[in-house]
Amino acid sequence: MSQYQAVKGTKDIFPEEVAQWKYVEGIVHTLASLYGFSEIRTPVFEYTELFQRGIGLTTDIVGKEMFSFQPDTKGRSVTLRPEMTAGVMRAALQYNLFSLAPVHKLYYIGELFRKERPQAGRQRQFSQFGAELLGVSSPAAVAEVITLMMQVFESLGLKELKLRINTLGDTEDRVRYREALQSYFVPFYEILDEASRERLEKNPLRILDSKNPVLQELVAGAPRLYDYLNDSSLRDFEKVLFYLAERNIAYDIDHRLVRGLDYYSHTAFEVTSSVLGAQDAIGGGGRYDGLARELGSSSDVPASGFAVGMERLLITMEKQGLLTTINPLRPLVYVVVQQQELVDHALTIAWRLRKAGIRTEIDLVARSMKSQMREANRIRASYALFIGKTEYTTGSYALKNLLTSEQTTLSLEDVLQVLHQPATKERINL
RNA sequence: GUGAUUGUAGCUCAGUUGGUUAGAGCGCCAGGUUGUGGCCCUGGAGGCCGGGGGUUCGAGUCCCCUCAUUCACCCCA
Repeated sequence: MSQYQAVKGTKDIFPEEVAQWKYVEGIVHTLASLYGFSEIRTPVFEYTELFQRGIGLTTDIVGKEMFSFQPDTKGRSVTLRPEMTAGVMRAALQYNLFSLAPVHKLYYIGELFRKERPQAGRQRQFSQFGAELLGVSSPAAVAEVITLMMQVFESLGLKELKLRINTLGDTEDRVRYREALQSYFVPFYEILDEASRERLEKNPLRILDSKNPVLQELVAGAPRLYDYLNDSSLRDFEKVLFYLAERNIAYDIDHRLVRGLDYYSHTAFEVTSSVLGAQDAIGGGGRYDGLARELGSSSDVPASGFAVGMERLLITMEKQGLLTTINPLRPLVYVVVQQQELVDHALTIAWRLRKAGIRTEIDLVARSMKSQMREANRIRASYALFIGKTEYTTGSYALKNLLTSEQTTLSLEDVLQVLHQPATKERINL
């Protein structure tokens, strides 16, 4: 075991896996732009207050999961971003995007950091892609982001995902519901676990989220937010459901879906994967009309968005056998040197092939010809090009098709021509 | 932060009630063809058995501590 290993909760992504990441990212870029979203890249760290304000002081993320530090001895505390939305909203407000146009549609792919104990599907550094639809307050907007998210899943071929959806109502609804919940739970104070007792004061909605089996019965009997919604909140939610039905997006209404971030209002949703284990949320999001005000905006900037965990997405794809067909690019031709004194000539040939746009590999550690051929086979090159005395003097090179074992002697120009034929470009995997 | 789990070769793992120079498969390197891969055969390199301390004549095996891993809780992607 080497002395140094990657920091707890982080991992290295090696070339084979990078090919898978690029594939998924490609789909995200394509579909996001199909839906009219443009990419934004914000800094990986922000002033700590941004997250405290934006995500909420009562959340676990802000309470105990942030990587915070001070870049300068007397400087302000900064924090590695634990989520994306606050940073995107900050950027939009800072540059006053809404003076240019009332609506902005932004998407992102980026790394996030949360100081949690790692486990299956959870790391301290992880990646999300997501989209934010800023400046519209409507069921159509939420439906828009949900639809985009679901189309990404569909395009990737994911199966057995479950979309759960709920409404949290507007601020007034929640104030009334909050009171109702508190008066329901207070008589059972003795039964509640420590975490729930704390939430009773700060954020009673979160008690509904508890997985504590002891509380299940109690939670099941709690009043439903749904019964406290005013007419316009109800109509809003029903409209969202209508859009989903219209687009053949299956969903389950889950009245207990609350989600951990304080800024949600009205629609909240979450997608889970049945193959993931304990951390089964693959994506989620909702509407957060109050966030901009929370960040000091003088005008309302209603918004909707979603975020999807890249690692969990890839784990799900892996388990569903959706990654086996994605392979990194293999070299097309392997230049084999037959006498060591011809190495320099071979390097020149390799360079010429590469200049001509042909993926070329060549041995750099003076290995035997047998080894070079084994290497060519190992990395699945399609062709071997032999550089020997005969070739050097005649200018004709032996080109061997490694799949069919056919070998022909050609001038370098003819070699280039053969290698440029599209039909010969990819070797079929054996 | 809490609980449990596992640390032996690059990888996956053996290693008997503590007993000589710690093994296998795969991978890697070389050779079997002095100019030709895959399959096969032969050989080789590579381990302070996670680290520290203790018990013992003797520890990979037992005890303690520590570090790390994994899974779960909490919560989330």
